Amino acid sequence: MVLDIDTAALLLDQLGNQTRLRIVRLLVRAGDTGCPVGDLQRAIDIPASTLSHHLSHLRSAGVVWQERQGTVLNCFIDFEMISELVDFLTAECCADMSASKGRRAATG
Amino acid sequence: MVLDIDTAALLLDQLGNQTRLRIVRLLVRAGDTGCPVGDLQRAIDIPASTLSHHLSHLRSAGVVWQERQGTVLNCFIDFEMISELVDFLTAECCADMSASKGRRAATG
DNA sequence: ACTATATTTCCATTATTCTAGAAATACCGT
DNA sequence: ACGGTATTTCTAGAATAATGGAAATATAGT
Repeated sequence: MVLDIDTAALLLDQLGNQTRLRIVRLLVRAGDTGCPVGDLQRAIDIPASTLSHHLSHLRSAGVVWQERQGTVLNCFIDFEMISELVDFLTAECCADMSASKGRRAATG
Repeated sequence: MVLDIDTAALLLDQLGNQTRLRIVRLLVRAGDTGCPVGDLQRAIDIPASTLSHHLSHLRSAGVVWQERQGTVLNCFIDFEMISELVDFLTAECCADMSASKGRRAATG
């Protein structure tokens, strides 16, 4: 499945913020283990409320989900979502290309 | 080459706007032929000045470049840039993964 | 119930981005 | 030089996003 353009724009917009992209990177590296909000906060060093807002954006964009584990809220990346964004960009970049224009058929 | 995180954030931010993403899509489809600003304007149906601002953003993000052809300004996508963004996202998503965690090694 | 830790929600402020009319600039043909 | 089309820059208002302190909520242990 490839995202429609508006969903892609929303996702790109959410990722297009230094703080949020850092969060995402940390979560990607945390993998299936996930990462507690508090750890993110210490790693990124921003106020809890600010972080919470960013996480909420990422959650509503569907790229992050959370699971409470006792007193701690564990955060996870939705790899599928990132992958779909890659698919969108790839489709935009290469699909029409190879058919009609022929530039950049293979990655240089 | 893979973008550094701040450059990636900048690029994602620029693409994360419905209007700009539409511009990008049109330019991708235009390929090496390019597309005049005026054609973009008619296709997207927004005021010229607004379009010009968006183009200027895309230009400074390095994803669009222009070439005057007589009275018309022709716009082109820098496919390399899109490709590098894809590489960034892929690296973020999969590189560390396959090594340490093992989820999503292959695209589902 | 009380305390401690974790996180969010509420709220207000500041900062950034979007939008677009009007004026300016660029190029071409005559 | 002038007139026409193409596009940008100037300018400013409106909309949206980011930020963070304080209060509220959630969970766990005692």
